Amino acid sequence: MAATEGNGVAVRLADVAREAGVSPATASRVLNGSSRKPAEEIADRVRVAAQRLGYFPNAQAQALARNTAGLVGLIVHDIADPYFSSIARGVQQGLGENGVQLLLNSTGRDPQRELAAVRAFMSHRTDAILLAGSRSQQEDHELMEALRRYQDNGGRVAMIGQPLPAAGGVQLDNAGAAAALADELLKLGHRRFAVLAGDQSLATARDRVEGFVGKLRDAGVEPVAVREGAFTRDGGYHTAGDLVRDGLLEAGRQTCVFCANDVMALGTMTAVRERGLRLPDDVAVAGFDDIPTLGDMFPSVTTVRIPLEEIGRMAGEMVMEDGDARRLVVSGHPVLRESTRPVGA
Amino acid sequence: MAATEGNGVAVRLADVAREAGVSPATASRVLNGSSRKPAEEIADRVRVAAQRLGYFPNAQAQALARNTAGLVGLIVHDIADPYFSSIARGVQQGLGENGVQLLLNSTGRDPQRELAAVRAFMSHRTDAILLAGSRSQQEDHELMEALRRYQDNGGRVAMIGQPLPAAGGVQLDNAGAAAALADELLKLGHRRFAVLAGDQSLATARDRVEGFVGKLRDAGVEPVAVREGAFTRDGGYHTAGDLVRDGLLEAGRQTCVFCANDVMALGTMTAVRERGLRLPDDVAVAGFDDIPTLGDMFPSVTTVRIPLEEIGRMAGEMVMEDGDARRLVVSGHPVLRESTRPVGA
DNA sequence: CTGAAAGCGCTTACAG
DNA sequence: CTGAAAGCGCTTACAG
Repeated sequence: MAATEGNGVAVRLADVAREAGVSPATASRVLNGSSRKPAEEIADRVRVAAQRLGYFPNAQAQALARNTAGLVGLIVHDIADPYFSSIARGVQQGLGENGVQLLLNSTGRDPQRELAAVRAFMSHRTDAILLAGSRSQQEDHELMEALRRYQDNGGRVAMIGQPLPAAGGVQLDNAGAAAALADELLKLGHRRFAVLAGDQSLATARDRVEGFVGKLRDAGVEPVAVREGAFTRDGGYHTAGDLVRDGLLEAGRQTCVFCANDVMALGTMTAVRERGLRLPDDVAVAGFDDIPTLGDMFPSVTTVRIPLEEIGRMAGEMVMEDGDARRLVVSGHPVLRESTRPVGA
Repeated sequence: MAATEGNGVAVRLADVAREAGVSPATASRVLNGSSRKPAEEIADRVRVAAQRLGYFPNAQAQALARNTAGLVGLIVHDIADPYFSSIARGVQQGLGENGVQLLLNSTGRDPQRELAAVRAFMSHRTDAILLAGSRSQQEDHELMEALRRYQDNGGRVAMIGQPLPAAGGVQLDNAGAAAALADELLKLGHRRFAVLAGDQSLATARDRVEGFVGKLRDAGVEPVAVREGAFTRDGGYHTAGDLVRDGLLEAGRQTCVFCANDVMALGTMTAVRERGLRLPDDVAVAGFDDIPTLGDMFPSVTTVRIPLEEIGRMAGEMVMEDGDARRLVVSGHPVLRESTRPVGA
C-alpha cells in the first residue's frame, strides 16, 4: 500500500474504550493521567486493550482539548553552526522528560524567515518560543509585535544570548568575559594588540570588542588596529590578510590578535601562516567561543569558553517553570593556550 | 498578567467570520487555500478582518480536521555533533517553504530514547519520520515494529546514512569513498598504513574500514595495525598513543594513519605531536567526514568529504514527495591536504 | 458561490 | 467511581 496522506486509520481512544468495555471518558482518565483515578481492575482492562490495539494518543486532539500543545519552538540562525547546535542540545535537556517536543527552525539570519518561524510556532500553539542569537534592533518591529501578542495569549518567550526588553531569558556576559580575556593577555605580557571585530551590527560582536578594548584602555593600551569584517572564518582570513598587507602584522614584533569569535581566529591563523609569519612568535591569536577543535589546533588556540549547552539548558528549564521568565546572566571564562604564548616565555 | 498555561484567548476563525459578516466555512475557504474560491469582494472582507483581529489559524485544529499535521520529525544521535547538525540543516532546506515544521529529537544513541522519540512523533501524527545515523541491528526490534506500524498508518519513513530494510532513504557509500581515499594515498606513494577503526559495532565505522583495507589488499598492502577504539576525538587520541607506545609509529619511518572519522584524526594528531613525532614526516594522517575546521589545521588534514547537507536535503525532499520513498546512494570523495604529504615530496 | 452541519480525536466539568 | 455530553478550532462533503 503506497504511503498516502495522513494517518487516519490509527486506532482511537474510542476503539480502546470499546475493546475494554468502558466509556471513552474512563479510558482517557486511565491512559492520560487525570486527577480522577478509575478502579485498578478497570484501569488494567483499559491498559491491556490499549496495548493490544497499539493505541497512541493523538497529540493534536489532546492539544485542542487541553489547550496546551506540549510543544516548544526554538529559533536559531543556523543549526549547522556549533554555537547554535550546542544551545539546541542544551535546550532539549532543559525541556526534560516531560514529553515536550522541540520544534526547530533555522532562519539563516533572515528577519523575514524569523518572523515566519514565530508565526508558524504561534499557529502550532507552542507553549513557549525560544529565540537564540543576536539580531539587529532595526526591522524587528514586526517580530516584537508578534512576540508581544504571543505573550498576551499566554505564550512564554525566552531569549538566548541576547536580551530583549519584553522577555526574560539567559544571556551571556560577552563584555565581561572579553575583558577578563584582555586582562589575562595583559598579565602574560602582551602589549601590542590588533582586534578583528567582525560585524559590528551584531550586538554580540560589539559587546565582545567593547569589553576587550575597554579593558585594554584601562591599562593604558591602545590597539594598533580595530578592523570590521564578516563574522566568519573567511572574514577572519581576509581581514588578517589585510593587516599583514598593511604592515601591522610582521615578523619579529609579536602582535596579539583578538578575534571576536573562534572561526575568525582559525581563518586568521591560516592567513598569517600563508604569509610566512610564525604562530605565536610573530602573531599571537585569541578567539572567543571555545569551539570543539580548538585544543587540537597547532598551536592550540586561546579563547573564551562559554557554557553554550548550559545556557540552552537553563533556557529550556526556564520555560518549563511557572511564573514569569527570569533574566539570567552567565559568564564565560578565558582558556589560555599556546597561541598566545608571549615571545620569550 | 503572568504567563499561564496555554493559548486559549487567541482569536478564532469564528471571530474573523463574524467580523467579516460571513460563515466560518467561507472564512476558512478564503484564508486557507481551498479549491472553492469565494468572490473577491467577500474574500477581501475576510482578509481585512483576519488582519485586523490578528488571526492565526490553530494548526492543531487544522491537523485534526485535515488529518495531516504539517509536521516532520527528525531523530538524530546528537544535534551538537556537526555531522548531524549539517544533516539537520539540509533536511530543513529539503522540506522547503511549504510551511512544514520540523520536530527535532536528539537521543544520545540511547535505543530507549529513540523509541520514545518515534512514539512521540507518532503521537504528534507527523507526516514523516527521518532517522539519521547508524544504529546496531540488535535491540531495534521494537523500533522497527513501531516504524512499521507508523508506515501502515500512512506515515513516511526515510533513513539517513544507514539503510533499513523496510524504508527508503539516502545513504552514504562509506566503503566506496574509503576505497577511493586508499587509492589516492597509494598513488601518493604511501605503503605503510595503520588504521584506527573506531567502534566496529557501528556499521558506518565498519564500512569505512572495510573499504579502506580492502583497497589496500587489492594493491598487496597489509596495514601494520588495525585498532578499535571509541569513535571520538579521545578514542583517536588514546589509540594513537597506544600505537606510538607499541613502536608502530616512530620517527624516521613514515606511517600513514587512517582514522575512521575526522575527530579521531584530530586526537591522533595531538597525541602524535605530544610524543615528539613530526606531522606528516613521521606520521601522515587522514580522516573521514571533512568537518569544517580541517582546512585550517596545521598541517591541513586529508579526509573524505561527504555532502552531509545535501544528504539531508535529499531526504527532506524525498519525504515531501508522493510515491514510495526511494533509496538513494551518494558518494563522498577524497580531499587531499598536507597531512598526507609523502616524505620527500 | 455560500452556509448549516457533521466530524476530526480527545478532555473535562457536570450529573448520577 | 463512571458515563453522557459538550466543547476545543478547524474543514469539507452536502444542500441550497
